[in-house]
Amino acid sequence: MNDTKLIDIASALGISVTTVSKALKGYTDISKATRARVIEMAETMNYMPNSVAVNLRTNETKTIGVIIPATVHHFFSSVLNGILEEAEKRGYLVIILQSNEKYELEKKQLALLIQKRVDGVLMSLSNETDDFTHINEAIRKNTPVVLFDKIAKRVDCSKVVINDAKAAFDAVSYLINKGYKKIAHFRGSYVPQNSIDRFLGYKRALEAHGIEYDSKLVYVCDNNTDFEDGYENAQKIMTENPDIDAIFAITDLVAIGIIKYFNEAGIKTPEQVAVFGFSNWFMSTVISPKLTTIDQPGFEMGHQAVSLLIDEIVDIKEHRPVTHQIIELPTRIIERESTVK
Amino acid sequence: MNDTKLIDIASALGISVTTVSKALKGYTDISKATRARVIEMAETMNYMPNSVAVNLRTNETKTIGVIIPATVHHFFSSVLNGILEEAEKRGYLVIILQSNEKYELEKKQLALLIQKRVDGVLMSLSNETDDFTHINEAIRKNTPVVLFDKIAKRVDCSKVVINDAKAAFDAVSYLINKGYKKIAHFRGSYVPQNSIDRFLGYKRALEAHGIEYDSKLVYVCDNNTDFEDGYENAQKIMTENPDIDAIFAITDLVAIGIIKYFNEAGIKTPEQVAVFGFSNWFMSTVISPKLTTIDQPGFEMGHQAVSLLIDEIVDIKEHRPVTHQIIELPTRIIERESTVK
DNA sequence: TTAAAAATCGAAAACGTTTTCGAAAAGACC
DNA sequence: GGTCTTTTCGAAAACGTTTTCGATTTTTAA
Repeated sequence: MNDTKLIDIASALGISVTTVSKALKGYTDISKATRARVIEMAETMNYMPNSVAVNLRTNETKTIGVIIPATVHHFFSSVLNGILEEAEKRGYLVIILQSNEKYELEKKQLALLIQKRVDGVLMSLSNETDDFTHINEAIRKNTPVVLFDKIAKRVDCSKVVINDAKAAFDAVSYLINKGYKKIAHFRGSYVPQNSIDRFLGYKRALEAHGIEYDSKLVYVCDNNTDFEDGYENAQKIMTENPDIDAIFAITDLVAIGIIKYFNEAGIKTPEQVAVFGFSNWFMSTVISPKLTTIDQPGFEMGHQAVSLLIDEIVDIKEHRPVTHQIIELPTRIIERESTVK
Repeated sequence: MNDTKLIDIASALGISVTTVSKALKGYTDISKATRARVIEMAETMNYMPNSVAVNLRTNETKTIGVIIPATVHHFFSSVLNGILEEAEKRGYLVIILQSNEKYELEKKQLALLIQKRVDGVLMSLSNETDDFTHINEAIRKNTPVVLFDKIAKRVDCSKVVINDAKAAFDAVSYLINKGYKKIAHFRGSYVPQNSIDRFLGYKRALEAHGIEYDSKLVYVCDNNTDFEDGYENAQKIMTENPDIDAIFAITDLVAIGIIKYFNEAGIKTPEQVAVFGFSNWFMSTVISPKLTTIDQPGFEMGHQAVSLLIDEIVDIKEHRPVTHQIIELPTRIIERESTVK
């Protein structure tokens, strides 16, 4: 009910709040004897410092904000786990916000976090975001920002990413080396960097192996909440380009939509058409055939992002020069049934 | 860089901070004229109140804490979405913590949230939790708590739940009515209320339909991170009790493990053994055959829980008597392929 | 013109800490 | 015993608001 405060301990002991505060914080100008008395009294009175008062005085909240573009399903769930674990380890709390892929909301939420005095923010950009002044503004105001996964190359801050272009290149090269010749790509929408990069990786892999790029073989799947998009485009491509023998999908979700349709339409995977996903979501082992995909280390990404952010927070606090790092996490191909005949 | 504060506006205008504060907050004892000047100056100086100072003065943080037992995968992901959406709508921020099904961690995290002065906390209990003094303590200290999904009946607070026993009863009754006769149950561990209730619903449904309960037909699946548990127990039951014709699983995850094994072992679902899940996770439509399950409205649960909590927070603030409510959300059977021959 | 009422503002306390700086007490040394 | 150093403590300011209450000015009423 009534929290005990420093002054309660002080008056119970007949000393000043200053002494109590110092004793609790281990200042050396308090005698062993009184320190012991203070600590004991704090224990018995069940003292817990009022964080808000501490925050005001010290000008730090030990809290970081996280802005995620999409629902916490799938990939972001892993990232969030990594974030929560590392933040807890380093003594920070985490405030989560979802921008639902809306630029305006993302902007508003970032402002809100700054107003709430979070010590730093982690963000993955919305699909709409192509103006970055809100982020630069935050950094200018001394609130460090670390971008992860869906980043903007033009913003000067630390980032943790995978090499989407390389991962896509590897995936498509794998398919080519397996003997697939007419490989389609189900890409994402046009703004997000990783959608662009994966497409570029696809294109370069074709060119690197002497296969001519055909824009008619790329379909856009910009709905990332269910697998309908993959399903419908699979149906479409099989009427428009029935002679393809593989599809490289931008996400596992899209890939699953494809396989769903193939299973229902009696199209054999991978015999007639192979399918390659991206992210290694949990459900990629649930579908039959199990999905070949790219492992995207979400948990590790969350870990690293928090680590980078907190390092920067303390650098700023101690007036050290901040250095921005870009961490590129390795991906690897997980070969399963959907591409091996 | 340097945030503008009340005093900056005040000295720019040659008035006192009191007047500035009042003008911005719409106090009526400030003239229209000065109020307009203040508001304009606040705009041009880009004033944003320091939340920490406000928190200290007003003794509220407009923040709620959420403790979730498991990783944010699957069901809790939906709940979290509901929580975030409703909290944002009502102007509250959300701090997320994961107890990883550990009682000690849950206890520590609750204490941390209280120390951070959150206005209230939402929690779903860990599997280990069978002592509730930490929760009662929080409530006694005037931090309202509302429990959701994994609750404790003995704690006096608002709750939002589904009727696990009834849902399980309905599920098993459905199977019986479909003509299944020897129905096994893959249950969860022994402590959590919903594990107990689902088991009870299973048992009562059998008895209500004149089928003798056989404890040999219930298997324990207490690993809820992957589907290995369901897989292995499916293997086991088919050697120990090969004549069963249906399994009611405590979660979709377990059910998927079962179906995985059946698919690999050539056991036809539902022809030889039907499978019934629980929760209606996303992947229940990914597996083949698609899983019959109970729809558990996670998003709605998050919504209601936040609503209840914030109502209680304002009741406490305005010194109204608080009334605890228990909201029971409806569930329904989602019939898919795994139970219809 | 004057007294009363209304409108407008500001000083100061408060929220609960942390930290600087000076003062008092104790110990060391001759 | 007197001086100097070290140890131990506390007063007070500060963090940036909100809000009470009184003071001053302006308006109204007679």
